Amino acid sequence: MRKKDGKKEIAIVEAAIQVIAKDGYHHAKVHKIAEIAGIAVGSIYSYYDDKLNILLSIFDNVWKKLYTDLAELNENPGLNPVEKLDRLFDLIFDVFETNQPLAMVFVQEQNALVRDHKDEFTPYFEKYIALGEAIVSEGKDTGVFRSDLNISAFRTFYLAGVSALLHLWLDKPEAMQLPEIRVQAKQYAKVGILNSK
Amino acid sequence: MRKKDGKKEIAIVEAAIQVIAKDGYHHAKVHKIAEIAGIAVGSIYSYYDDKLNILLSIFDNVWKKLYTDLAELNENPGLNPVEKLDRLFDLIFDVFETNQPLAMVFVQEQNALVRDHKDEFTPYFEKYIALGEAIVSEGKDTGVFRSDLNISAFRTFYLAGVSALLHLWLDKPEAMQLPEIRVQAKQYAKVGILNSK
Amino acid sequence: MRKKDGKKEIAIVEAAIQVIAKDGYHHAKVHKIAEIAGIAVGSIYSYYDDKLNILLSIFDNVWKKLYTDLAELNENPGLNPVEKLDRLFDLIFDVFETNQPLAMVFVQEQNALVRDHKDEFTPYFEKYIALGEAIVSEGKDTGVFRSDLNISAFRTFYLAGVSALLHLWLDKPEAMQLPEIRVQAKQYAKVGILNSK
Amino acid sequence: MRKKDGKKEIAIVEAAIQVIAKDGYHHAKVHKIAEIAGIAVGSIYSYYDDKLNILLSIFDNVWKKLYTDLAELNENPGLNPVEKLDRLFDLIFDVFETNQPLAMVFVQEQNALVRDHKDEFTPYFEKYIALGEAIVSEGKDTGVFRSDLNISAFRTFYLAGVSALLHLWLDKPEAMQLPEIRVQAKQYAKVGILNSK
DNA sequence: CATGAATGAGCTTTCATTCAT
DNA sequence: TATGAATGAAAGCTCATTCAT
Repeated sequence: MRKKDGKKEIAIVEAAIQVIAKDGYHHAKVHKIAEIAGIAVGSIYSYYDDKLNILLSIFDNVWKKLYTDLAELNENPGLNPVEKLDRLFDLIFDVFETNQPLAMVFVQEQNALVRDHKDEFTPYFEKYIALGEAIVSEGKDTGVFRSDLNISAFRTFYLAGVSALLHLWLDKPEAMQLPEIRVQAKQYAKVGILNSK
Repeated sequence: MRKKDGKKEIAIVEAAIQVIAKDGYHHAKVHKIAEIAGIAVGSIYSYYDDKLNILLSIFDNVWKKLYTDLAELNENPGLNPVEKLDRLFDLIFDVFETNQPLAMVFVQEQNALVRDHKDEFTPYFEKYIALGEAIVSEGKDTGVFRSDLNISAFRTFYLAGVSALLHLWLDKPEAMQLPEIRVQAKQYAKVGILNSK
Repeated sequence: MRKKDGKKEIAIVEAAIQVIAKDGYHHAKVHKIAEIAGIAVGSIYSYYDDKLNILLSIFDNVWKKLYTDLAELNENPGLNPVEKLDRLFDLIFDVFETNQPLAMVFVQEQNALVRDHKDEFTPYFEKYIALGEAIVSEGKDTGVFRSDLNISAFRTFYLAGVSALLHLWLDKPEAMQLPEIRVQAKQYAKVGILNSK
Repeated sequence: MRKKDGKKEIAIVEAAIQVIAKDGYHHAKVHKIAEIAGIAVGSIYSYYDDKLNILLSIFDNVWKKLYTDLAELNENPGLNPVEKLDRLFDLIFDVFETNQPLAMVFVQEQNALVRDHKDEFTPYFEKYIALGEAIVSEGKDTGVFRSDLNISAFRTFYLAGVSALLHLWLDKPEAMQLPEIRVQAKQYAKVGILNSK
């Protein structure tokens, strides 16, 4: 039972993001989430089946938004694959730039969650991956991207890289500005690190 | 009396790697580790202070080897920065290629472990990072790498990328060969994905 | 929701007194305490931090009562030091006369508990001692008690003596009546055992 | 199997006294005893059946000596009951004056040990009690002691009192000299605390 | 729907004792 | 006899979940 939209649901998810960001999912206590959400423990179970489903819901929200935005972007006929890839990176940074705790949860919990609960994980993730790979594929087909590019490996590599950069930024936000990181990430993808001159 | 050779200690670590790779650290039961190691639970505690220290020890072994090998490689005067970076990637793949469960543990647990036990984490990790950054820095100084390269961001990005590729491979070893993945990863780093022609 | 009245807390302490009286603190199992209290193990931990704190709480209750009663008695201007000392003995016997298991715990566990957890031990104990010594001191000052009386040694001696008599009584309640023991104890203190005639 | 007289046995017992005095019997670790005794853990079990029997042996030694000395003293026809009682007190203080850790063990562990292992406790204890009571009884018969004296209560009271004084002394040896304590204890017994003049 | 007291399965760790050498 | 590595039963405590109110 995953309900949506109510004030309480949102309060629970937001509280959960805070607590999980700080303590990690396994150490996150349901009591603490309830306390921060300003409700009783028992009430959480009126909105979510269990602790796990709160986390699944967080990732559902994130991937749903990422997928929706990417789909919309992809509809834009005026963009070539390189520009699309550029925007794809931006979309990710945009989502997390204004919500650091959410970024932390995303970065820390996705792997284990997919490992342990593949079947329950949000379908938007798969859809997002497919769409992303389609964009890259289009780039290969039109000759913008290298013909020997392994699409699956590529998206894995860059998604993890971006995630790690987010993590780096979260760890010491003052050490490196996010705009700077965006630029770097995009360059890695496109031209690598060799000096072209 | 029975003498302590290193046999038990190794058996424990290997059993732990198996169990943690499969279930994740938090779900890994000490009893199960003991059972697989073929010893009694209590024996584990004469080799390791607690469950946590087994995991820390695993990472200590890995980073110690990675650091040592990288240091040796770095001593080789016949290698330029690009070649060193190439070998650096190889070293990582080499370590995990023959030990998939270890790779799994590495990929799945490092983040949370560093987050929760920064102070107890192996010092070889920091030394490895420093050495890796030094190599990249050398490449910048000699003009082989782009002058606007952010070293810290770069190593974060690529380490995570490689780790994710390992994960991808572990998930479906038959879908993509490791040699293929190596080539891709190295190319990402050097020339990006754009078609140079 | 079910409201916390004091019922459970009392049930836990009473069960603990029974079990500890019988098995001693170290052999007292938390499960057994819970079972006798008629609740689940976990419930104990919402009333007490741990097993130790149950014991500390028992002594807090006892010394709080002993101190409060002694303080009240001491306020009575109509009593001289000898009478006060007499009543002081009575207060102790009164507390334990109706609660043999409590007496057992008191007699058996106080020493080790103070040794191992001096800092957490109830402050009422110190206050009680101070007040008791004040009464004896008053007796010395007014010339009723011997002038060479070492107050600290005296209260140590007699407190232990009374405690031991309680123990003797608990061991074989039928062998010696408590009233008889009271009389003896008081006489020891005042006139010793020599035949005054 | 309780053996005697060998160097190792003595080393074990002495080590045990130290450790138990410091940590209490339940927290005393057999490994630590072995370490201090300068032997291997396993060797302890060649001399004592188990940890419990080491403690029982300590008390056997103590009560055997106390009983033997008291018996010898009692044989002396030149002593009247008051003098015998005086010497009885001295014997106790003498044993512990030169061995504080032993005093600590005596004071802290006797009660619980008798409670939990009455049947295995040294027979010298009972014999000692009987002899002590005989001396007091003699005093009653000859009219030196009060005729209404309850012998059993008396010895319980004073033994505990003396034990507690030892404890007080052990806690802060510098605060009160043992000779001073001896005098006080003897006076309590004989003339109480009232000012006779 | 909301509450929060109550539940109890399940886990890590300890340490007296054993026994192969 | 001596050794000390190995054993494994046993117990305190946690915390997600339930359900009486």
